Amino acid sequence: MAKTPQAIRGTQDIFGADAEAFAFVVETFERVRRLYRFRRVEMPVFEKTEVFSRAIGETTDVVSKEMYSFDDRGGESLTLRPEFTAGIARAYLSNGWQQHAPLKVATHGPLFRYERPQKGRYRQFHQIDAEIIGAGEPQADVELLAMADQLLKELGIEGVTLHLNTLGDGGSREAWRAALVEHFRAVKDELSEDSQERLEKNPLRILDSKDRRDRRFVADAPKIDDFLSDEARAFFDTVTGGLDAAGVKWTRAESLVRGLDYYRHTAFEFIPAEGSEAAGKLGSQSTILGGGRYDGLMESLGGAPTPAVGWAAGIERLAMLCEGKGTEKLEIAIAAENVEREGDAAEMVSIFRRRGFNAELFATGSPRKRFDKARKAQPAILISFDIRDGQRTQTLTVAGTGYGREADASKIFADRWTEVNR
RNA sequence: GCGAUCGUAGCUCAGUUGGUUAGAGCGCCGGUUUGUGGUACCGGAGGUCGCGGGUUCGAACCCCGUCGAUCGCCCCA
Repeated sequence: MAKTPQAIRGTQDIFGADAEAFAFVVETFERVRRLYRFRRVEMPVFEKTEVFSRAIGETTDVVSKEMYSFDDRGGESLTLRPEFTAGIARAYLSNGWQQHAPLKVATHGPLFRYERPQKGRYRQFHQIDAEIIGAGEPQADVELLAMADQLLKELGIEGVTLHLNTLGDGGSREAWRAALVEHFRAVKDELSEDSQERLEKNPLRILDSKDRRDRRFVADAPKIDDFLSDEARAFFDTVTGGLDAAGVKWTRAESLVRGLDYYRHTAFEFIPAEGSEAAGKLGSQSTILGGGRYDGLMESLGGAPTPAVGWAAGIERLAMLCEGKGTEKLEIAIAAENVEREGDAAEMVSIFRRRGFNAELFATGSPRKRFDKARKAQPAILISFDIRDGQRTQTLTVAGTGYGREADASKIFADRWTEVNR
């Protein structure tokens, strides 16, 4: 016997209730995205490596050690997309989508990151994504966040709060960064090993270190608010005011920074409240939706300065919070308890399906056990075809209670079989 | 990349200080029973105990390696 190959580490074969919850997330996203008039885009799954290395930043973990890169037959370095934003930005520039600005787009699909798999984290994972490109006004941030908030509500996800911060404009961010480096360099030897390295590569990240050795120095670290320009402050105030007006609850998270180089101004994450049911289901992967403004990104790809905001959310993580959703109850189960009635049963099931009912036929295996099999499928209505004492019989049993289409279903059945026995 | 735990039937698992032919429940297939009914019983298929090596008279069990899974660190969705 030939050996069955294994799936690639960190990939998933999603099936059953998990797959239904996954589809529920995507379908809900598609519906909400239309409400906000975001246009659907389909993007390549791979790009030239430089699209990501230039847009995301060479020093980030994503680029420096998590990309699936390979040379194609022409010797060009290509990379399986680790995120959507860089590819969308590239498409915006190379297709002249400036003519549509401000452009609201949404997409979803697989992303790839070479990481150690764990709960809520995979090497091939899936995101939903929304971007507003060519809009520099804070109202764009508000609209984008309102959509995210409504999406989570329509998914029925509870106990998740919007953590909001501003990184200021380019000048503010640099000044703050410099002050942070100075602050932490003074106590460098007392920081954790990880943070000593962060000091050089990404000092902002020290702020959300979990290490106790770092926490002491984080408390009195310089605050972004002290470095904000008047414009940056006004921008953030407009965003928060707009969220309040839109009824979106948020909380200020001064130490929230995003890992990628391109973020400016607004940065945000939706995170489950500590100790909540949602937090328990997610394990240590707490962020379910994150994003921000990336006004500098287009320039890094050689385009004109173009303001933009966007977010992405992990479908798997959202689906973990939507357990059991998306699975539809079986409406009609039809059992052929006698081989000679299989034709009638098959006809009945197709009638129901054409009338818009989901229906399943039980006409295989031992005829005596088909009724029990049908019942185990827990249908709202169970129809049985049989022959008893030489008489053909067909019965309709309402198995569940509170089934809204019971009358319709009964009528469809009665229209075909005017007598129960004949 | 680092750390911890774990790999036995399709699924969930048991398997004594190492000792005959590795078990159960569920599921699947067949039969009987019941006959407006989620019944009960009988039988069957299905495992080179993740893979490779070692220790031993003898390994599912002990040791090493490897692959995979899970959880955590890092980072992120």
